[in-house]
Amino acid sequence: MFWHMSKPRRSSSPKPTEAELELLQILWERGPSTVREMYEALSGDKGTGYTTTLKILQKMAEKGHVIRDESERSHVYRAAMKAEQTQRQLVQDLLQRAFRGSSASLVVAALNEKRASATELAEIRELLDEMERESKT
Amino acid sequence: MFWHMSKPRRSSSPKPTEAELELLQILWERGPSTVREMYEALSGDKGTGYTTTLKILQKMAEKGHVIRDESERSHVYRAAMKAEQTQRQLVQDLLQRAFRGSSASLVVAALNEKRASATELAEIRELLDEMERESKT
DNA sequence: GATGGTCTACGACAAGTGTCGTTGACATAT
DNA sequence: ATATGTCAACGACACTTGTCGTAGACCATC
Repeated sequence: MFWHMSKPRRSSSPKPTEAELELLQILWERGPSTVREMYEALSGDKGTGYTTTLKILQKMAEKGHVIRDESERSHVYRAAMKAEQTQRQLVQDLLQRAFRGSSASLVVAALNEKRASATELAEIRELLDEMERESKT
Repeated sequence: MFWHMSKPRRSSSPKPTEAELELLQILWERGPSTVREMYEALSGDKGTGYTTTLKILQKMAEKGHVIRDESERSHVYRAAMKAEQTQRQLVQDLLQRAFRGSSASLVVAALNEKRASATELAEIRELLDEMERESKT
């Protein structure tokens, strides 16, 4: 019989891995791109080969993290989700896994980690005001 | 020769994995604990076996994420770092990998993700004031 | 139409992770 | 003192991830 299958095989969107996230960031910045374009976009940072980038993108297409347009010889990839959606998902995950769901702790950690600019601080203040206004209803 | 070693083998603290973080959270809540205690603390949530928990803790001891007291027959484990330190490290990592270093974006995502309580919002406001005061120096 | 470049696809591989079974040491109760 | 239970250690295993090499399709240009 077949218990020890343990992992229920998560079908939908199982959180992008490290390398996948790196490629997603490039797609979010550049918009739809070919493998070569992405490869060159990161070849400064990493010493990794062309086929590596290709393979990861193929995996991502299977998983549904990116969408592939095969109409041209050089396939064009685009991110399946907007940056904000994926970021939300990642924050949600970290919140659960490391902060027991306390978003305030996470915010404090983030602000302590890297000092935000004055405009950014103002933006956050704005958001706080808005939230308090809403909660008063 | 030895390039293609790629990963520079991070010796100190290579970011706790999923299962490791789960155990760390238990240690942070309960304080120093035995394997059995931790196993029972999560056996509600997961269907995972005792030896699994043991093995992961042994790996964590090797990596230095936990410190093991072997003076009793049932070894007692305690977290090597405070929750805040590890959380900071994780936030730093996510910041780089998914938010291009913009802590403001992360804060916005966190607050949108899960509405914080009024007291928590006040706490954040406090922190903002403090940061602005400092930056005026 | 042969040559060289560019692309996708496929397979291999090492390392890491999570999972468990088994074993041998030790303790406890009968 | 024998049987029962608990514990740490070790090895095995499947699966994922990141990495690459090679092969086969396609397209130039000579």
